[in-house]
Amino acid sequence: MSEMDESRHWADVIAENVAATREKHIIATGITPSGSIHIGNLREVLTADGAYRALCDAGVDAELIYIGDTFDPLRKVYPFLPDDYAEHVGKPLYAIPCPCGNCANYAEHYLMPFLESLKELDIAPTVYRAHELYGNGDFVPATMKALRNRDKIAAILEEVSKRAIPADWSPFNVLCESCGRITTTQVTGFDERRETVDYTCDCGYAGTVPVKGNGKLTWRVDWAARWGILGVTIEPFGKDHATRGGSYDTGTRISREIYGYEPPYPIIYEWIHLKGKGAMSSSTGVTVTISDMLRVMPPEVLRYLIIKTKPEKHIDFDPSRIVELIDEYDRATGRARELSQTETSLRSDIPFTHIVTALQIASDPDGFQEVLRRSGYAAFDMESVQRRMENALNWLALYAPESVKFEVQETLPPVVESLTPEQRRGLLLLASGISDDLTASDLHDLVYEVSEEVGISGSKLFQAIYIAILGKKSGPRAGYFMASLDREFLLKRLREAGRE
RNA sequence: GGGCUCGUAGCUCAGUCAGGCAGAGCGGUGGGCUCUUAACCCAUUCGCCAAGGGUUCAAAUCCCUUCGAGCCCGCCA
Repeated sequence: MSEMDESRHWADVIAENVAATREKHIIATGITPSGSIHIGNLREVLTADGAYRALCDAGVDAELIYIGDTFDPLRKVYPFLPDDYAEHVGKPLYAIPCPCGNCANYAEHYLMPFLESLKELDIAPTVYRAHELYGNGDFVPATMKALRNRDKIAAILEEVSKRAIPADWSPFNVLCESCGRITTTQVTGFDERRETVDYTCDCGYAGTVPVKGNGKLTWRVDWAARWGILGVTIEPFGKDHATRGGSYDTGTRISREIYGYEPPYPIIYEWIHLKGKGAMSSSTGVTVTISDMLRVMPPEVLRYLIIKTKPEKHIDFDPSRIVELIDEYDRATGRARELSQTETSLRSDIPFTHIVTALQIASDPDGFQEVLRRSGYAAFDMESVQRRMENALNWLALYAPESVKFEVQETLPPVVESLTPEQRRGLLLLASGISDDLTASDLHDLVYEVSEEVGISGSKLFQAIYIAILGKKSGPRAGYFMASLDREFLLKRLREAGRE
């Protein structure tokens, strides 16, 4: 890459800031799988992956990890859930049945498609599930320490977050053996030697259970404990955690003062907004999932969308402008593009815009290839074209603005009535001038010649052509457009429209 | 109320940490053998750097104030 005063990519800046501080870096990400994991969530993972790759490129030993917060409770019956999920509110996500009935549990239902998408995006973190970490006993020492230091932690929380901590507060939430909820229990005591806790539950149950696997630390304590347990040195998180007195502030103090561990280097990132719909949120259902996006753009472009923007800038994402995004990616040469590559990244021989056009002319896959050939693309890599063709099809169906859509009319459109005699003469003349050996640009030239001959402006004749073929006044570049149509059809249509 | 981020060309944004002639891409415009119409190539245009003040030889950049936008502070990234 050329250096000079070319500005460095944010990921490289992070790598540089952090490289010398430790031998090895562990970059952590974590998402609660309480609903569809959307491209807003993807920003967390992709921000981490950007930093990870930058570190690797700088020759630093690094590892990317992802923790699925499967032990978190279901907070409420989200709008996308059936009403009978009310009975599961308060239970940990791994212990709730899957909404579709085909997955191991509720958490997996949302986690699996997400992890699949990560593969496509060429992000390969070590994956942990919180309930397994707790089940393995990995959190036991940290939990015992938290229970012993309950008062000290409570004081930190009160001081930093300015919240009043209730007298019966405990850093540990027990999973009730009777009702299966984790939000309704109170810790009443603990046994240091046996590593057990005593608890009561709102359901009326009371008991004693081993710390191991039977509950989890509350969020703010859990986060700090996790840093030390997994050796986290870098972590991106949303700005909600970054607010003064927020969980990063309390986590920092708890990590240093209770666990004796230096908190990770923070990467604070902004939200992704869906154009016209506001911030994305799994709980409200304003969501575009990652797999939704991968249907309309290649993975490397989705990476590019997020990686090109500095984490602290918010992204306005407009699905109707994906063509521009893909074009931008194709042209890009800088570090952002480099960091966006995936294993399966394919060079594109044909501009996406043209694929969108060709696709609307052709009626089937064979016809599509024929159209490409007719419009002058003799040799192209079918695999890359194939993939983009699928993207384009989905995009046209789901997000494309009306202005780029058109349909070659099977029969003569009624609007040809509006054509002037000169326009009609032009069309007839055009038809008689078209021979088999004309290329796309010859055709384009011909339009201008004809327009002069009949004494109308080029634009009038172009409009006549579009009206005759598409039934509307504008369309794709006329010469190339006409060249890509079946020649016989084109001639027949021009003559029909040119007739009285 | 407390706090965070952002405001630079018509659009999307670099550049601000470490002050040194305002940048890129897209769009627009003009060309590409008489050719504005969603491919492609070349060239080119575009600015009260949100506003006001301060520091400085020098400010988009540092400091203060104001305005505007978005957001966070009850486990939504």
